[in-house]
Amino acid sequence: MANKTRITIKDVARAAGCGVATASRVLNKSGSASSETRERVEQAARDLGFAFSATGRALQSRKSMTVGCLIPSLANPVFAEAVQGAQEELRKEGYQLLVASSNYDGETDNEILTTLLAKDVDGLLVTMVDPQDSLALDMAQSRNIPTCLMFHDPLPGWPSAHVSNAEAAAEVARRFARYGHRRTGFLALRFATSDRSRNRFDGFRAECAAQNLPAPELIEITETEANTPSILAQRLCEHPELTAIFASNDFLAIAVQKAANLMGWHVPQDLSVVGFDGIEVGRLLDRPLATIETTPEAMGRQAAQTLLVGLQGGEMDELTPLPFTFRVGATLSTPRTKSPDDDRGAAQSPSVPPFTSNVKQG
Amino acid sequence: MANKTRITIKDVARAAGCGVATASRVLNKSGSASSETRERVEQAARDLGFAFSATGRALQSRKSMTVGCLIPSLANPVFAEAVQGAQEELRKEGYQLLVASSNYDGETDNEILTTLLAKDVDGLLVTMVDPQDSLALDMAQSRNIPTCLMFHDPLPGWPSAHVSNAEAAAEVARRFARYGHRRTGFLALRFATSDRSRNRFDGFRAECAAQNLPAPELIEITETEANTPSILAQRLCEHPELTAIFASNDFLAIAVQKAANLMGWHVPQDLSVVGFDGIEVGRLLDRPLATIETTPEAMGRQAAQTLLVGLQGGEMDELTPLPFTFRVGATLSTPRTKSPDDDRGAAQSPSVPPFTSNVKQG
DNA sequence: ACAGCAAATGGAAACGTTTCCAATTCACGA
DNA sequence: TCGTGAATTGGAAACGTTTCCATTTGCTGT
Repeated sequence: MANKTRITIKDVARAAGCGVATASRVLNKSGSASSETRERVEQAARDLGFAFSATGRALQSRKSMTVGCLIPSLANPVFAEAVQGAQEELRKEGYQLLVASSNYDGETDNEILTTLLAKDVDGLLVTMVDPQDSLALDMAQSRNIPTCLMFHDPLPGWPSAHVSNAEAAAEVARRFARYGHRRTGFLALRFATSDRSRNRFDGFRAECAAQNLPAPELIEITETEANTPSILAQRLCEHPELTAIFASNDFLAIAVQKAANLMGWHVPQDLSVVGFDGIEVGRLLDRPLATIETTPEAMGRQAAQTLLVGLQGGEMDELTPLPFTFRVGATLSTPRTKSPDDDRGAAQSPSVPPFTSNVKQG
Repeated sequence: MANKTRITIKDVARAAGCGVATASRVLNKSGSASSETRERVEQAARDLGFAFSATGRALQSRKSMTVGCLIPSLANPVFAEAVQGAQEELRKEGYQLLVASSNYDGETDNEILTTLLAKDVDGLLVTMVDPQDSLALDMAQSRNIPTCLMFHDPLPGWPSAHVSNAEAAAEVARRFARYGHRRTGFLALRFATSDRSRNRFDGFRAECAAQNLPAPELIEITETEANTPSILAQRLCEHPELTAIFASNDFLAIAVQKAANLMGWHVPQDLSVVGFDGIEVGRLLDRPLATIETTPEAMGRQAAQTLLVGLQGGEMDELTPLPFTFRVGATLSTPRTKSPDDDRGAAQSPSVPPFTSNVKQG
């Protein structure tokens, strides 16, 4: 019934009564060919429904027109959006994206990279646990495969499309200080496997110091704790002195709100909360989340554009950090004064304009 | 500096002092080889840092160990999660995913499929605008490339991992009826390019009829309208008689809530709202969204598993629809009585247990 | 000591391209 | 009429594998 065998350029050549070289030239519009041969070949190709085999091409040209993309998980919209942006950008230039996710596991990261390299990808877009110490990534480098990181702060050797995690975190510290908070906490998930989270903490801590605040409390929690408000509430209770919490991502910040509700604490009067990423959801909450707003899709695009430069043989420069915005939500206010005053209205925000980072090199 | 040329099996063979055939056999543990040759080859491979070229392999074996995945957009978490699930499942069996998104454009769908086919993918996972009328998809079929749809209701010729859109929509109609709603609306985005949306409407309308409700009002809106609460509010005002709205996805349902708020309508007293998909966000809202809860990741997994059967030469049977759950949120209640009674408390829900579909073939 | 058989081995073809290069044809000016 | 250069053409090699097949080697049992 169905024609099971692939139609190759040989079939086209035979049908057109010419050599494969000629057929190839015609179909690629590369070399010269008489208009009649051209016509015959094109006709034959059409009749047979011929389509090039990218594999054969890749083998001969040593270009797969494929870019490998490694990320922690597509279930996190931040990464999914970045991939979406990158994919759109790359498709314009004819590249396809080979996507794989590691589930935040460093070993899997390397396995995946190895596989991608074996697949002869022309370039790599990477967010991983430990890019600084990955044999597979080194291998890519030694094979001269253009590689661009995403989300990571700049690392020697690779360009990275990113937001300056430390600067953004510092902005949060400044906001806290301006509102009069002193005892603050940093809530982290997967601290060990996320340099982003670590860099945010470092930037936050440094700026707390600069603002003469006490060092922030680092609260590391597990996935389970994050997903169970009652347990998270317990963890928070261990730090009754804190008046403001900076969560290393928005989901965590939302979890904090839920936990706080559970304990009857009012956000932001009893506890201010700020997130990171700026996912759309945060806006939709009845109490919109204050957060650092980033643009993952733009990040993906930027990474892809740089990579394209590399793919065309150009030099890939280090990237300017992307701008971020502090989204003023309703979860950050002045801390409740020591003497409880339940009758006062909602804490009034001092008038502070939203802050956008200058787009300057970090 | 860096070794620029690829290390091939020939290099290994030369280093080990044997023929490439032998090297291939050793490295693949296929044929027989004396233990010393084996040792020499393995040593050489290690020393040289040899890795197979998947391209060479693909060409010779006519298996690319690659699956093409076409979806509307990764920016929609529903699709992103499905891809994530599929990717994990396929990786277990050594397959990689070539991912591309069409931005809900039918023409792009076909272009992408054509490219994927040229890349010699071994299988296809597809969600597209119009699978019933796609030359590229027919081409895949005629080339005997195993293909599994995702999200689409069953279509002759292809298995599809899906939730029965009509049944789920019917459940919404029953809920509305049970609460005493009569004039209902169905809010659709991209109705023309989404058979899923159309099937939901059909199922909804059919069950409304079965429940002796007037036919639901179909309200189609554009992306812009959806994203601008004030405009959406205007559109809703055109239908003051409606007491309940079924939105074809959760984002739309949330948008309706915002628009309602803007007009001073109370949800659910003034307007009940039910969504579709069950994205996590809906739960986090202060007024949790009533919705049909689906499991996109499981859908992706199921699609991948079926595809794997096909890839191993098996017959891909039509798939059992995945179960869905009606999530009882806080956006569905009895309609406000005709005489406004602003003092009554929040409308009480009649006690209705959450409904889970029987997992039966639709 | 020899037939017979299994194990070990490597050459070569094939997969579908592109491209180098040599050969052929053609037109044009001298 | 002939030489010259340009246009056209196709054979063949190369890309990195796997696998068929034939050859060589080493044992076994008699």
